[in-house]
Amino acid sequence: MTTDPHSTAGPASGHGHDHAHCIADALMRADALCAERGARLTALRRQVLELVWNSHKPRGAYAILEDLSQREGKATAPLTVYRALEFLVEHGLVHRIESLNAYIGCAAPGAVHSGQFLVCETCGNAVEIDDPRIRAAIGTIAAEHGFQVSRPTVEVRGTCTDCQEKTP
Amino acid sequence: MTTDPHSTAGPASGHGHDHAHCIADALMRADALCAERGARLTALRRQVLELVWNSHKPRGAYAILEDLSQREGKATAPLTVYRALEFLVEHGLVHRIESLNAYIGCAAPGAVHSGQFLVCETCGNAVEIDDPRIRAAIGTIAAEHGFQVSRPTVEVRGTCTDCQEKTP
DNA sequence: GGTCATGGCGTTATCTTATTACATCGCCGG
DNA sequence: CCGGCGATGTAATAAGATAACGCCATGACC
Ligand SMILES: [Zn+2]
Ligand SMILES: [Zn+2]
Ligand SMILES: [Zn+2]
Ligand SMILES: [Zn+2]
Repeated sequence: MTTDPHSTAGPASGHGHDHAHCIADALMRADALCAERGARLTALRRQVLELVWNSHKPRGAYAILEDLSQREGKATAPLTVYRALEFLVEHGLVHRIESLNAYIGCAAPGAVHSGQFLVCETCGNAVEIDDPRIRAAIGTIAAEHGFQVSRPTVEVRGTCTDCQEKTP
Repeated sequence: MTTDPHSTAGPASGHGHDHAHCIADALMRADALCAERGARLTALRRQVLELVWNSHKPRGAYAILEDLSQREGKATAPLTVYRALEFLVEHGLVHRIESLNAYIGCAAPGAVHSGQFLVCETCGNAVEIDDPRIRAAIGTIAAEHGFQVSRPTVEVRGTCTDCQEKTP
């Protein structure tokens, strides 16, 4: 749990990029988007969004809950986190990774997309992609079946480049 | 729960097809496949497979558990079902629908495929597809990212033809 | 400023889904 | 017969999610 290839807690985690910038950027875009839509990005919701963005790994609701409780200095109820997450998912700021029961910050909030992910089984990082070919293929086959799509889920499990290099 | 567009319990459910045949066929193929591989399709596992095949809707582990308990006339532990499901999934006889935490019989056991589904949010039926274009698109984009795929998950939520007709 | 409706949040309890740890049983080769 | 191994039984518990109820802050409206 703590012996992770990439750190999971602090900022500046992962592949040497400036993760603080990721977070700040995500929060800024969230502020803008919510302002534009008249949605209320309350302190709590903003806090949860920030915690979700603390790494590029999908995080479980209860993990976020722990972080939140710690930061607030008092115990918080699961529902608090779930409500915040529901808001964030509804507004496209966060995606839910179904195969992990976990949540991750959206890489392109505001844009119309459905969330496609490459999830590394070794390090736990998840990269969001939005490939038009996959979207098109799904659209085509759905049409062939007379199926009306509302929410496509694409989650590809496997091994990321970094982790392949580490175990040759 | 009981007011379902298609019945969920008895055989001969759904779109007027001979579902008893679906079940018999699935069991036969499972027998053959396991014999071929030297895998032990025990009475319990076969029973669970049959219960999974009782409809074309994904079923939760605890729902299967209830069925099993009822059929056996005695209470069964969750673990019993989970172990059977684990075996069935490992051997490709059953798929897990991640977005529903539920299980469904594989339409083409033995064939190499990963499981792609059109899941109707209205009636609950799930149709397994295996579209080469989706597979290809996923393969391509994964390669572009240097990502080594182990298990792609594609679950498309939406509305099936039947349900669209019923609510125009 | 006062009033009211709305929506966000806190509290508690409960439900569903899944796993861990350990004991037992039955088959099969030696 | 016996040891080994895979399958099953039993009990307890972890992890994920929701339901029911009520208080309080915000902001529109008078
Ligand atoms: Zn996104
Ligand atoms: Zn990795
Ligand atoms: Zn299949
Ligand atoms: Zn339907």
